[in-house]
Amino acid sequence: MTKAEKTRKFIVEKTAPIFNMKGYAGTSLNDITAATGLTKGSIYGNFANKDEVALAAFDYNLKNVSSRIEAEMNRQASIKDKLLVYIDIYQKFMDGSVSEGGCPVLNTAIDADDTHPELRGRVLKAVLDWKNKIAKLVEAGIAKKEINIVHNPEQIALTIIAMVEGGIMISRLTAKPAHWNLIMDSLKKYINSLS
Amino acid sequence: MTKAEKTRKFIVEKTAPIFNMKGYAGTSLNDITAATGLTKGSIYGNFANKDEVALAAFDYNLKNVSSRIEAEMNRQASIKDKLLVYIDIYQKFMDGSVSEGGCPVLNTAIDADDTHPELRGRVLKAVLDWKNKIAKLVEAGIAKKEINIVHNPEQIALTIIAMVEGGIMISRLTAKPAHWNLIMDSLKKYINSLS
DNA sequence: GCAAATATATACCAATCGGTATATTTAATA
DNA sequence: TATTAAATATACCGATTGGTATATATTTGC
Repeated sequence: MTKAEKTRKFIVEKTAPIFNMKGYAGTSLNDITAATGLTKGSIYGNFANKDEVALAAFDYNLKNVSSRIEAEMNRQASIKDKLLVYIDIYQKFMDGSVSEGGCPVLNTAIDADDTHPELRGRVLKAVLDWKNKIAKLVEAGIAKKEINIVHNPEQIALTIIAMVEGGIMISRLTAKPAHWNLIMDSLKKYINSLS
Repeated sequence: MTKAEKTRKFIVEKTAPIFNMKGYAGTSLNDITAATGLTKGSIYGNFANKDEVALAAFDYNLKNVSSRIEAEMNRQASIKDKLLVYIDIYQKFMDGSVSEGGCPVLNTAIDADDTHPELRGRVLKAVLDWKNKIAKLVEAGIAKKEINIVHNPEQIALTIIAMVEGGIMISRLTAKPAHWNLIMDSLKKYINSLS
């Protein structure tokens, strides 16, 4: 890894939580230089513009979350236990221990949907990939007779994502873990009802 | 209504959708003057600063949504039908016919939760009020034996809000009404299962 | 219709915005 | 270690940011 690659990575790691918290418009180049201790020259020597930093930061935040989910899912045997992984993982990064500022998918979707087409495109892909991943899990569950065939995999996927993201919005806002737990209890019941 | 009150109202009406779409940091005073056709002098003659406009815009957006919900709820007799109102109403303002840019509660919660304490406080109150409103409906439903007593009103309230807001995030991002319909179908089943 | 009060427009402010040309330093290579 | 290439810092750019003092219209009450 060359020096510039290291610096690029360093910039992304330091700014990713800022973009996640403040959003694209809310994050200034001054924020970026302050967080990294670097100067504008150094930032613009490694990135063409602010957009590129924001896009790289989103990719970093997304990978951070999805790689943890994938790792945890691989530890689970049954389809249902794999689906239940979202509940535990998101709880962990709700408290800031994984991704400061909440879920990057939710944050960036709201931040960019009416303002930043390129960023919006990345989140869109992330959500569709996520939906497809869950839908395939459900299909596998149906094949294994773990999940009843009457269920629509896409609907289940969308419902799980909606409950997780809606739950994150509420519990980050109210700062009440109990709220998260109640919503996730409903999600657990929903997943368990799929048999 | 004095001239200044009219102007104040006019400014709020014209800027509310912009704040809802672009967020607090993303909305500039230039946006405000452009949307209203007024000058800075006129804006600052009616508001102390940008914060006051943003707060008034949120209040306006919120009232816009909640008054429509209340009106529609009053038309429904059963508790379940009242709960189902959220599905239809939010569908209407998903397409922009009610509130441009999506749900102001969701948008402002994500926009302000790490950046703007005062705005955050308003959304927090809005979510807690919403939660309490649903919880009381559920309690009334239990009293009327329309809803089974085993259910936790607060949990039901939080679950409904999470599904609605998560559903809005997804379907506004993917721009697929089918996604909204699938999630809302899950919500209908959930509400109907409360008996 | 006239005066006082109110509301809006003009012109400006310092600070910050994203971005760049160039100088200087640091790292890679021979 | 000397030379070259790459990376970072400095100093600057015009434009825009939120905000204000003051002048000019426009209402309002008499």
